[in-house]
Amino acid sequence: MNQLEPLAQEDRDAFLALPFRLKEVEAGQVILDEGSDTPSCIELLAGFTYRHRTLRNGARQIISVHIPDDFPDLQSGLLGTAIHTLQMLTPGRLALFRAEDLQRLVFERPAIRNALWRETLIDISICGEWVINVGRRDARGRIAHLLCEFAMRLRSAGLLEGDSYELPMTQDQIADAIGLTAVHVNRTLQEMRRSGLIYTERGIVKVTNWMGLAALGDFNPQYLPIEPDRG
Amino acid sequence: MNQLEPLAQEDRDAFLALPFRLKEVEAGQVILDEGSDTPSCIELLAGFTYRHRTLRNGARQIISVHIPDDFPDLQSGLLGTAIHTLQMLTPGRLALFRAEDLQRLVFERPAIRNALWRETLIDISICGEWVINVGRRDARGRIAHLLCEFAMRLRSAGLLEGDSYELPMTQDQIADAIGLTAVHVNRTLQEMRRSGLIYTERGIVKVTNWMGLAALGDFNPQYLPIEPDRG
DNA sequence: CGACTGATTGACGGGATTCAACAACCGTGG
DNA sequence: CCACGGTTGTTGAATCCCGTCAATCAGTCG
Repeated sequence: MNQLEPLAQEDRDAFLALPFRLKEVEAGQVILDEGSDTPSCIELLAGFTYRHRTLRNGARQIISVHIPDDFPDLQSGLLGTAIHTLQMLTPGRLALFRAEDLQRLVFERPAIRNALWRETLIDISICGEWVINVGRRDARGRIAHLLCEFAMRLRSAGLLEGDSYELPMTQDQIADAIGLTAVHVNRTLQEMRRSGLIYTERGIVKVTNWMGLAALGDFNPQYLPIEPDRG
Repeated sequence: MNQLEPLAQEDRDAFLALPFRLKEVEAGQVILDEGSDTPSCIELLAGFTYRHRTLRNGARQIISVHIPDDFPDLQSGLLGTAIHTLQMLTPGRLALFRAEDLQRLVFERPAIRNALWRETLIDISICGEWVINVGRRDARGRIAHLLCEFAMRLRSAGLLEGDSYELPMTQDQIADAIGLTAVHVNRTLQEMRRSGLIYTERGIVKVTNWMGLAALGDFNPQYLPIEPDRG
């Protein structure tokens, strides 16, 4: 969520005046490794990232997916150590801030503190929704909810036009995000296509029945504190 | 997590000088209803709470459990609306602060801001761990992980002595916390008792094999930024 | 064209759910 | 003191959603 937008010009300028390092990254590139120290805070300028962890039994769970303008990992940036792996879903561009600089800015500018804190609170909201998704919905519901959430977030970021968008995830990754296997995701997606809910083609998702998809996923966008409609 | 402890005396005093309302509450009492406005921030002084939501299909998912000294719902307190129901697990005592007072204090005292922000970040860590738990572990692993997490948090709060503690949850509630049914939780607990991992009796959980339990739950306490040992 | 990654399909097995009934425990009140 | 209703815990049988394994197909790229 780009919470910096509603800031006063002065605050925006102060933020943009921070020294940072630009970094172009490829798809699949690991940004932060689980357990590594993280002296810097990251803003995602372009592309998509995801945070995940692999258990000893080999199973992997994706904890969150980030879209442009998100801060994918304020947590480890401020706690000091990464507890998840942060990786690129697509090629992209990052801005790396030194944690101490950000700390100082946050100290000096309450508006920025509020914006970042708010961003953090939204992260919790989304994470809680993922717990619900993985814990209490069946395969169709989980996928439907994921697709709805992604659409909403993209829309609020101005990255969604019409009723289709690019979901840059393989079925393997979708499976790891919703706690299923790729095989079952595949079958479920087929079923949803047959039902006329969605249409997919090479990473492009087209929602052909919004009401039906939202109903299937029991989707209530209230947890995304975002202006109700803009598209 | 009581992150206020390491604060300077001056900051502690400022916090404690805030006007607040004390509230004694019974077990099962609803503190905050999903969708309601929340003008106040809550600190849990005694007892346990949990945050949960019920889906349209009737399934319920518990998103988090809170122990004394936690702020169970900074999120809705600061975002303005509750997206989950907050309810007492046991009888307890709450301190209700006006959100604006807390905001002001946070503005005036960077140390308190840091403490609360840190608390928020820990909440995210735990929430992410729950996603992993519910998404990628089998029944035994989920229960084991839940028990380990609870023990660690209680220990860091000074509420754990020896190898047993009170887990104030029914099997129904445990099931809703880890995305299973009460029936399956029951059978799995029996299996774990037979394996000699734990011993349970009326809400009291006694861990008889810490290593085994941690291994079963693939538990790595790193996500709880807590001093490694104190007991 | 081969090598690779990702999507698709089929057969089979298993962990978890469902439904139902029953037992154990609790505080309450006659 | 015991009957009582309500909650929680326990058990069994049948079912099903999803996982596993493995093979095949499709698209991309050097």
